[in-house]
Amino acid sequence: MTRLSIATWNINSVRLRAGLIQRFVEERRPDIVCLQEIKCRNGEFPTHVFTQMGFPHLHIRGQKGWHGVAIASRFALEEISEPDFCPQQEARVAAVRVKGITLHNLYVPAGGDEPDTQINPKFAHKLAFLARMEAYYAAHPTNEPLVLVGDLNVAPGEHDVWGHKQLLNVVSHTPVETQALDKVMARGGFIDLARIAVPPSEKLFSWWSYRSPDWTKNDRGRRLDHIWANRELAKQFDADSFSIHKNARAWEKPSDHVPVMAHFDI
Amino acid sequence: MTRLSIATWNINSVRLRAGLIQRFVEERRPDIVCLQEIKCRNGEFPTHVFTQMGFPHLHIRGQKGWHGVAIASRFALEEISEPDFCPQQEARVAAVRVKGITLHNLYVPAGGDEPDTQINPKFAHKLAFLARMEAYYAAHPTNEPLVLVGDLNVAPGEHDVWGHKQLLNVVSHTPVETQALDKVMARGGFIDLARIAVPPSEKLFSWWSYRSPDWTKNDRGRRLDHIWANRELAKQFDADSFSIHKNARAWEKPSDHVPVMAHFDI
DNA sequence: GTCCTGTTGG
DNA sequence: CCAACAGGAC
Repeated sequence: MTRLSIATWNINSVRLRAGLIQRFVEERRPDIVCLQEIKCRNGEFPTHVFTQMGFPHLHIRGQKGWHGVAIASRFALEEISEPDFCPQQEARVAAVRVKGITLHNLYVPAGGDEPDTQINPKFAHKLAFLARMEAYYAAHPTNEPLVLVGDLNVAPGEHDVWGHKQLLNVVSHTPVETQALDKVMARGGFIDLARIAVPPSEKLFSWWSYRSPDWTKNDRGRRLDHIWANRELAKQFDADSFSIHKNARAWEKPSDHVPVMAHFDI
Repeated sequence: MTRLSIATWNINSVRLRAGLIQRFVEERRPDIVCLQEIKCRNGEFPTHVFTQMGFPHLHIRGQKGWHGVAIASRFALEEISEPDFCPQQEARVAAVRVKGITLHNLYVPAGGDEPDTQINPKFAHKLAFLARMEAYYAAHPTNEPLVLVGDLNVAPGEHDVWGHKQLLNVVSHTPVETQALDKVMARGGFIDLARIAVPPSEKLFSWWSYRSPDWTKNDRGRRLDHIWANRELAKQFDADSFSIHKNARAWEKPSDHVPVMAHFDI
């Protein structure tokens, strides 16, 4: 039996923040780092930094400028077919098999400002993405270990946001989104590992907006970044080791998201 | 009798290069630093850095984004009326009296690419600026000590450019510009101090384009930055101490211009 | 607030 | 090549 740790982090430009990843890796020594919003093409990814950090195995799904996801690993990655969640073919999905586990790394569209599919196509795109996720996982049941990580851009629970009532009409916490995410979870047979480790009644955030420089004072965060496992893999989850690396929000030139990390005994 | 040193430097964003100014000041200890292209509003000027460096006296003529000039001094600055050289009212002129000397710090318009006033309004603007300079200095003769410094964006002499013939049709060295500058100098009674210190037959540059990363190899520079004195002050110029700080072009994240410095015994 | 992509200016 | 700006996104 060995141990495997997986981290997920919306890094908001991997080129600008390779140094922060280095710092996180030194402090927490994850085996696998899943990134979102790398904001570069495959060829622009700072591969060298990752190989030097002990991650020779890279699976990069980049594109010019926006979005882009990547998986960096100490262990060999096996290429597998990627589910097609994105109607507009943006680089938002990376999938691999590693140590016998299927790993999906996702970056769900943020959805714009107005939570109205009629007037806001970005919101429609987000809901379409979530609907495709639901359909895919319902159609592909598996008893093999499966882990889904990423910036899902939805804070599903009451205590996944600083103020439930205040955010009910704010994109990321509207009922239509939280219900859509709940359905993905239920029909895919997923378990939200954060809420195994930390009771749902306890506030838990992974993102704090850039727009309030005093984010530390009033702690107005949201939990947008998730690690889900299917029943098979959840058995091997070590709840005591689950962590959200809130410190990283206070580092020099930070991402607005912080790393979330889970350990498995496999 | 005391000594007074004046430096001029097109800094190409004072906020980005405050650290380079610090390094220059430590190495050369100028009494007065005249800057061009500060590229910020008055309120955005890094005043704190200058006071810490021993320059509590600041005269800033900033504007949003482009141009902008400033004078930083160890000695008290007296506000005086500023000549109006700029038809478009850009922040290109700063004037003060310091230690009994009148100091004009100028940033002449670069003039665009095409040396043709018909098709290139920037070139017309540059020539209009130079014509206004000529008219002003001709109309304001003085026996008081006067020094004019700045990025004049003209390399007047054959050996003020890496290749005289190659640049005769390139903005900064066209006959219409060099003659215009010569007329300012002649009618204003100015002396080009660099050419007192260094014979006109010797190549002398203060600017090397960003566009050739191998600027050091072929040394394709131009002398665009000048220190002129009227006859009164020129008597007190110490030619042996004149310097062009070429090293600064090789510093980390440099300006494309380097500091030019003159000492006076007053 | 911060980053990306253009464009314009030097 | 390097810096500003504007516009869009999150």
